[in-house]
Amino acid sequence: MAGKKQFDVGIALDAAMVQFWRAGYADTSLDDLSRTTGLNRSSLYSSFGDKDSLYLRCLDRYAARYGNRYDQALSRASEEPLQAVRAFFEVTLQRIADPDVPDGCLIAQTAMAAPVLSPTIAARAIEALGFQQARLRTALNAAQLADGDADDFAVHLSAVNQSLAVMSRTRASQQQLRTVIDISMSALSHALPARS
Amino acid sequence: MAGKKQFDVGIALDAAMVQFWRAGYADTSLDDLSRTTGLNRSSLYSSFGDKDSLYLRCLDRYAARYGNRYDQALSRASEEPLQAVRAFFEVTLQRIADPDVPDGCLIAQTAMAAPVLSPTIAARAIEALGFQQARLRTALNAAQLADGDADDFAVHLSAVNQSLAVMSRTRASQQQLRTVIDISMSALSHALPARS
DNA sequence: TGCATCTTGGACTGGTCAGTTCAAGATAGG
DNA sequence: CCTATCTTGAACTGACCAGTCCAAGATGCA
Repeated sequence: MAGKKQFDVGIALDAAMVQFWRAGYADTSLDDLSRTTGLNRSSLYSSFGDKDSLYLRCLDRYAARYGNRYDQALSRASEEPLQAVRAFFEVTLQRIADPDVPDGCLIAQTAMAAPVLSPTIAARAIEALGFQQARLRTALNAAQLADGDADDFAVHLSAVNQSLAVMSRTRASQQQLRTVIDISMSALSHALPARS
Repeated sequence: MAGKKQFDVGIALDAAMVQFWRAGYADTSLDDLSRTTGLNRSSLYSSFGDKDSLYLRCLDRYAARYGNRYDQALSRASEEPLQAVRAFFEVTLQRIADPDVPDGCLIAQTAMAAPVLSPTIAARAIEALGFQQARLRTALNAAQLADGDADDFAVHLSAVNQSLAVMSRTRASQQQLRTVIDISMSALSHALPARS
């Protein structure tokens, strides 16, 4: 049915995502997006709609990609809770160490800019942070953590995970990030029931 | 010596600081600053220089104001370390609860935007975060925490403090923020020497 | 081959941006 | 009261912004 798209939508979305992730919404112009994706403005608009719509697509793509990895890391929480939570943080550390993507976290960055973003985008970021807490809560419940403790640690650990995003933007060393994590891990190990 | 300034520099700086704090550097135009401070563009430029210079002034003002409060909270760390650290976090919680200033933290926000800010501004934010860690390190050393532990907790606690900035931007409840803090506090209490 | 349909490049629009300029007004010293 | 000096308001500049539009070209089907 007529002319085919001359580009891979997934690759273009990844490029746009990285651009938004590095520079934020306000400091990313359509010319920036056009340059980094290699697409013309017309192609961007016809394929993804306006800037807000494209940002939402990137946010969802980010949440899905890393959400899957977090889920996988936590999947063995019922057998090895400490190792599972450590694997959870390892997802973040690997993302920060990955030279192909920017430092920080697209969702944390979106949350920080919430007051000046469209309500739809802000709500999506808050929703994603809620998912992250739910993910941890489910895993900690499966790990036999007392109900209240599971809720509390889910909130604490997701907050600590976000703090890594801020710190990585200041070029904090991997060692410092591990220090932040280790202290929360030790608190968690005290709250877990003794291994049978 | 001729016409006097018709405004209070401190009040104007506070208004500019709040504006940058709420909306960030990129989403704050000179018209915004002119409106919130009540000053004309000419007055802004003649008194504070360009946008970057004004931002730096606001950043320093913010760091000094809350830095003093953090210092004061930690001042009795050698006698009552846990209460001192709790008072430290209380500074942040009170700031977040204050209806006269935005949620979040100007320094954390600046750090998140570092890649698209002037190197001078980015460096100042990183420096401020370093001061925060040093503040905690000194206090924890005074509290007889082992040397390595003091360093580690200084990094952890300052990171957790930044996580409150992110969470407060998502309208997290005061109770959630306290949960985040409490778990770090319990980890700290385990590391402190028994009270004599 | 011929045609209908989709993609693409580039020009264009109205608006906003940071920063400059300058004349008019206010002030204080003499 | 006069004048030199500073402050202030408003207009202006060139650049960049998001979003629109359309003609030219590519494609697949009959």
